[in-house]
Amino acid sequence: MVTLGELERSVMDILWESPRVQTLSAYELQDRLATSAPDSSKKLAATTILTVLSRLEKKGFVERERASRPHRYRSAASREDHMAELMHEVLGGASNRVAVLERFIGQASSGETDMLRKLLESSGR
Amino acid sequence: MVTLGELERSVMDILWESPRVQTLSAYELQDRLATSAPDSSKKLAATTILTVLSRLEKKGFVERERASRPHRYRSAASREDHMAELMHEVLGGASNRVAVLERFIGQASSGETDMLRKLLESSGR
DNA sequence: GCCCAGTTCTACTTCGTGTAGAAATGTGTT
DNA sequence: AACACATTTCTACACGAAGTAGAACTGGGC
Repeated sequence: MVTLGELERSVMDILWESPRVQTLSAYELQDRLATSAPDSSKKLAATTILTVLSRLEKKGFVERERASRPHRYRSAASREDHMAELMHEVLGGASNRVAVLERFIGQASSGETDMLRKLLESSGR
Repeated sequence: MVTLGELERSVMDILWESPRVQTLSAYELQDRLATSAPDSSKKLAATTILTVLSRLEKKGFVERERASRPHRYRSAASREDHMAELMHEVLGGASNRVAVLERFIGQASSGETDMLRKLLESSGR
């Protein structure tokens, strides 16, 4: 399973919060990270951000616009899509999906099962 | 997210295949690993297995019976429970579960949505 | 053609995991 | 009780992923 480090995740969190149309440069990311960081205002080097963004691109998490000069980045998928994909990745790795889904529903809160029922209704037909 | 290495996963795969009542010793694990391995018959050292089992115990994936002399091990949860928990872990990390579930169902195969509908029926009331 | 913002390369550190020998420990036998 | 040996725990090292950033390189504007 493709997994993210701590800094990688922080970067993705920021990209996921931004509407995908509004791309960000490494320098903007750098500032936002400094702001949102717990131990605030310890600015990371720009090259650090660049390195992380390259790795994230290689992993398929971000896309980059090489056209604009400070390259601009956006998340490849929305956070929700990503999470849903992750769930499917887990489910897909099971030989007996029914059993897993059974447990999944068993462990779910009533709020969640309600959501599921509604969503299945509207999707079904 | 707690994650497993390759060997750790192989060990868990064997433990998950065994009924939880039938515990296994490190030596049995050692043999089964040698058998089931792709590059078969390269037996790992017993201490290697012991180390891995300790780490898995610390991570909460296995339980050990210290009473019997060669300690005996079993998975803490079934593979299905574990997978369902994983899915909930992902889902729980979302601020907008509905959106994630929406995508999840959108990406699901019709077989999967069928299962879900049936399971929700029987569970609901 | 030169300069510099911006990007890529290279490198070092830390941490998790695979791997196993050395050291410690528990227990049945004499 | 002391021993021998099976078993477990400690210690250690290699390796790859990720955090971090300086050095080297590059693409455009002047």
